[in-house]
Amino acid sequence: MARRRQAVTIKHVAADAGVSLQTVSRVINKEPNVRPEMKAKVQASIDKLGYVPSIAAQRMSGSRSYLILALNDRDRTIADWKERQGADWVDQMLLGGMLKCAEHGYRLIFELVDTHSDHIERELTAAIAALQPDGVILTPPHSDNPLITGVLEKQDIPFARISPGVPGRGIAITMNDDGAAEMATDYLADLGHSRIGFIAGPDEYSVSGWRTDGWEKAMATRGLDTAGLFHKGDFSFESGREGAEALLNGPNRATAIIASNDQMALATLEVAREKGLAIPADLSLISFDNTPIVKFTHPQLTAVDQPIAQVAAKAVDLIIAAHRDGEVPDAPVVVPADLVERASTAPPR
Amino acid sequence: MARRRQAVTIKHVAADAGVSLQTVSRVINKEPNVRPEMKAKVQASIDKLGYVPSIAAQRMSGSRSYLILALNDRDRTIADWKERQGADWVDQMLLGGMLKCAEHGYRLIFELVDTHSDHIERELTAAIAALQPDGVILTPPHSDNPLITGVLEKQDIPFARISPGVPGRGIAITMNDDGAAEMATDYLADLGHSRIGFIAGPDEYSVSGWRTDGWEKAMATRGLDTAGLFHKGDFSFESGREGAEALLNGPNRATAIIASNDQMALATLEVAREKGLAIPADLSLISFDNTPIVKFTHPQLTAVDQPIAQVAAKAVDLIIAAHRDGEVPDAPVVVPADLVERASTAPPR
DNA sequence: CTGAAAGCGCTAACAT
DNA sequence: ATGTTAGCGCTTTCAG
Repeated sequence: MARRRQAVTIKHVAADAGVSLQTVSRVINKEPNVRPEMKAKVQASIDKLGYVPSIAAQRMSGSRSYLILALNDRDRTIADWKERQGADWVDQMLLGGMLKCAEHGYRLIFELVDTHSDHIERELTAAIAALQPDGVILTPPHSDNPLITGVLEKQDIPFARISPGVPGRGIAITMNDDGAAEMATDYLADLGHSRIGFIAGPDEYSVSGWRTDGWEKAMATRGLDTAGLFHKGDFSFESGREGAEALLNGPNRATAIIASNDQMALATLEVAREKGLAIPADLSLISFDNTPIVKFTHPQLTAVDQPIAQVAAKAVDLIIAAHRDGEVPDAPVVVPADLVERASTAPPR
Repeated sequence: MARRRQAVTIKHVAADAGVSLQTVSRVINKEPNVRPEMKAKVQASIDKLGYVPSIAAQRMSGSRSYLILALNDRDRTIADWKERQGADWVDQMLLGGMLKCAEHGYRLIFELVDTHSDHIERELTAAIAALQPDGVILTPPHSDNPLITGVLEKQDIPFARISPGVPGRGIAITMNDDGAAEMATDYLADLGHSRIGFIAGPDEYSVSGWRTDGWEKAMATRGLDTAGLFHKGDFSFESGREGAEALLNGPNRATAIIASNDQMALATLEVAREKGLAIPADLSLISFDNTPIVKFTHPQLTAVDQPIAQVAAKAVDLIIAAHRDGEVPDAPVVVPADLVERASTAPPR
């Protein structure tokens, strides 16, 4: 393959504008100490020649690569893709992250890493060495993986932790999961439900605990009993079935259920149908993911909508700011979730 | 932000192994003319120090950036993401493309470009200048955009065209769309249908024409009349409704319909329900996308499954080969689609 | 405010 | 089979 050189480099621009390389560089990087007329002249040449800096060269000398790495859970993502059930989380991250990156002249590079792997540090170090990203976005469960955050801290790379479970360095961004669970519980209680069941996610994801907390708090505030209304699942369809079976068993069964993700909500739907329970007449159901499929169930599911795109965009903004002037918000940034009302909720019989 | 240097460079490895930089470079690049013992010594140092080459530096001197650009239709992808209906095509491309890239030590960079934009050449040139990718994957409708292929040809960058409509340079990869449409039509005819309708996609996507061709050929082969059985849509739900209305009108209505994508299939489902037609008893339906949602309709849809992941993987393989030794397959590479039988097809009444 | 020089990490071309 | 030299395109010193 032919050795490919940059078509138009900073040299061409400098020659065309009749200035030194430095001046061009200063204009590109929006540095001060350039007279407006110089700047205009250089900019004219840049536009004329269609010059675009090579990020490889920029990375070589300077400190910016204009690359942001988004790390997602490998097994989970691949499994979702392979089953062709979509990966809404990934889509929304790309939507929010890529577009925001583009605004800043950055690129988002999407990477999969295995959180359970014993060579996770090696994998991550390799990705960083190869790409030299200006920042990293961590999604659950990576947000709380000390092996990952450790590498990032040591290398002094700005990183955002989405829905982190424990305090720590890095930019924390949450979606107010406990508040959202509380809101969903309140919504059901306001409809008249008192037997509101909750199917939780696994401890590995810290959002699981928060969502549970929100439900518990709302129930406690209203003085509602939670006995026999809680089941811990693992986000899988099968565990959702088990949860639904447990909560819909006996005379004192739940009349409403909040499932911590879409798969477990779908499973609950299936179990309810098997038991001859009509939704929403006999059972109200709220999903904790507003993924595409909850609009294709019968009835369509009322769901907590997580603003993943906005979170990703926020993460990009904050990472770029952190990379530029080292400013990191001291408190977690909150991008609150919303409740989307559809047809799976109604007052109890 | 602190200026971040490579933690461990080729120099460290060379010093540690007691050889020259070049020898290390040769080992990294698997070049010949290195004695096994040297190679082993160098490799030991690489492993010991955890050395990983900087792709920025590799790009600066050599001809490889280890980056492959995947170009998708901007408006369409963003629209799908925003409606949270998923973007199965994108997911599958990432699945196949990323994993295959990883095997080769490459990275896939996902980009959105607007095919209708008048500054598309500028956009693309900028992306290429910034990233210097070793190859580009073009998806419809970009595969046939002469502005895009022109830039790539001129810059001598290997590129794959997925489902290209017209011959041209670059690596062509098809999914045998006409064969798949023929297969779907035959499947329905074998069930006993003779009034098999077809809702086509827009001309902008060349697959639309091929799928239509396949249907027409199958119908002709069996001597079946196609009058009143064809409608051209634009892949949108609304156009699918129009198509279904047209094909299900009158006494001589279609008893089976093939929709060229999932949205139009869903629309057909809705129209059928409105008309009181049971599926599959009164109407058989085949979707031309096996996206997640077709498994959540009632009944689940029989669908043509397009092997997008395999196509993307194949594209990566071929691009890397082309970049390495300039070898480009002279005939289009075919990765055939399959028919997934579900519950939306049955013999006519 | 602007320019000249040095060097980032790596590989191609040319020695040896 | 191995080492040496000269850049790639850009930014960071450091001089003017």
